[in-house]
Amino acid sequence: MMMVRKSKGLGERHQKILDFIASYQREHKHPPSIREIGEHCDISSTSVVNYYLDQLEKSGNIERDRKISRGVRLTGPTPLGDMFRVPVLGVIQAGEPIPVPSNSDFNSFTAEDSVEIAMSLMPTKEKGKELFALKVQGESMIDAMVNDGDIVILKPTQDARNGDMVAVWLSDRNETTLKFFFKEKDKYRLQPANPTMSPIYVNKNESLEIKGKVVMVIRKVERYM
Amino acid sequence: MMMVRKSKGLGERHQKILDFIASYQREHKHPPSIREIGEHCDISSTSVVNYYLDQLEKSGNIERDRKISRGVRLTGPTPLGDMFRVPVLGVIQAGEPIPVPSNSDFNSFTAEDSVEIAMSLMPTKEKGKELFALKVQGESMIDAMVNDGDIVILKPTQDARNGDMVAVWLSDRNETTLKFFFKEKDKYRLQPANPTMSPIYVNKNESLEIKGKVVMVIRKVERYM
DNA sequence: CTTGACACAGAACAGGCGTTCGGTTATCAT
DNA sequence: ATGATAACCGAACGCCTGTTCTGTGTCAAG
Repeated sequence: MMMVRKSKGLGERHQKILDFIASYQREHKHPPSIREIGEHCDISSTSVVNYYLDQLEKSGNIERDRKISRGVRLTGPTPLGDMFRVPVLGVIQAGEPIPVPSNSDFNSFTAEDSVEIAMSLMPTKEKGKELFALKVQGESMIDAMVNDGDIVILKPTQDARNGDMVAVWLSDRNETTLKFFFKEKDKYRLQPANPTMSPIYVNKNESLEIKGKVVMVIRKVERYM
Repeated sequence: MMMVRKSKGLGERHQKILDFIASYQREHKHPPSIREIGEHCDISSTSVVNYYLDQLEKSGNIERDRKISRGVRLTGPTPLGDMFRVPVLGVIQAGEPIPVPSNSDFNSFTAEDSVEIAMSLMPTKEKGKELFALKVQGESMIDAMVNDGDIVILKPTQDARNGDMVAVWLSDRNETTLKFFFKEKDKYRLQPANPTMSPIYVNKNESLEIKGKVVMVIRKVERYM
């Protein structure tokens, strides 16, 4: 009988168990039992599996809900995938106002149209907040580096800090636009994301309604034609 | 004792169980047991929980791995979130070649740097394929509507069909670029995504190395400055 | 009123499953 | 050699859990 003594870190056996838990979770949507781990990793005794599991827990690779069946789970950034749903409230285009999330229907699970975002993708601690998404219609947002069909994810807010990318409704111009927001002495500067393009200025007496702050843009490149 | 008789569809009790399974799964990373469902949904008997679970299974709301502990799971488009990891192999910028996924290190779980994508976000059946991601460095891709800091997700391929957005290495020009690809009579047309910009043409005798097809672009709008 | 479906309770059975404990073998420093 | 330690094995204990069976109260149709 061969027994390899690993100096430090994860041995081959540890890695095999980790991989098995991951693939099992992926396939079955629930964690494996100790005995199942043993079978697939060529470990004949449940105590040995427990032995390794203890080590993996100490080293922080897994977490365990003791005493309960199938209470093993991988740790790491997002082991099996923390994600949340963002309701798609409508479309955003130059000529029309922005649909605002007036009603409190952020119930992600009942929203008929929604997009799923991995927690790990979200910018710093915007996680879990009330967000909504809009689908870009038309090519009027190209100066914001946003194309037709893109999905913009917004955080509803009325005010913005300098540097935020915001969705604004300029009622004087009857126009919706996505721009970086800067407050200057006596006017607002709306800076396009495309560095080659020039900013537009809005006097403070003109109406400027900030509808939300852009958190993320997702483009599915399906096909051009 | 009040017993509400629901005509069709999901009753209040069904919905409560569904919600509980979702929240429990979210919190514990593994499904609840029948008894746990009962406790939190004010059902005193395990048989009644089983009774409802049978109905929810028949109506397609849940799936069950019979005989095994905590074998309940929600169905639906992506109940708890099917996602996969895409390794970030490096950066893409105009002046440098594209890092190709030569070695078969698509082992998503060992990749130190990776992004997680929800299955539901992926374009038609690109799912589960070998994909890799690159982080855009610099503003040289703005004509492709891709900004500094954006993450592009690619499918490795050598050839492209007309209309695909591809990452190409033009060795004659010593340049990497993202363009829509079109094969014409005696040359290739590389069309920028930005409709206001003009295409560039590459003769068929010039070298044009397609490194991958762009599947998705993700932009985290953190902050401008 | 009877019948049958539906919604529910409670108990019991059997197997699943985590845990623990007593042993065994191999490697290594003393 | 020898004791310490790491890497195992097997079995047993006992709670956890899914399943099933019997029984009860309600409601609507016949």
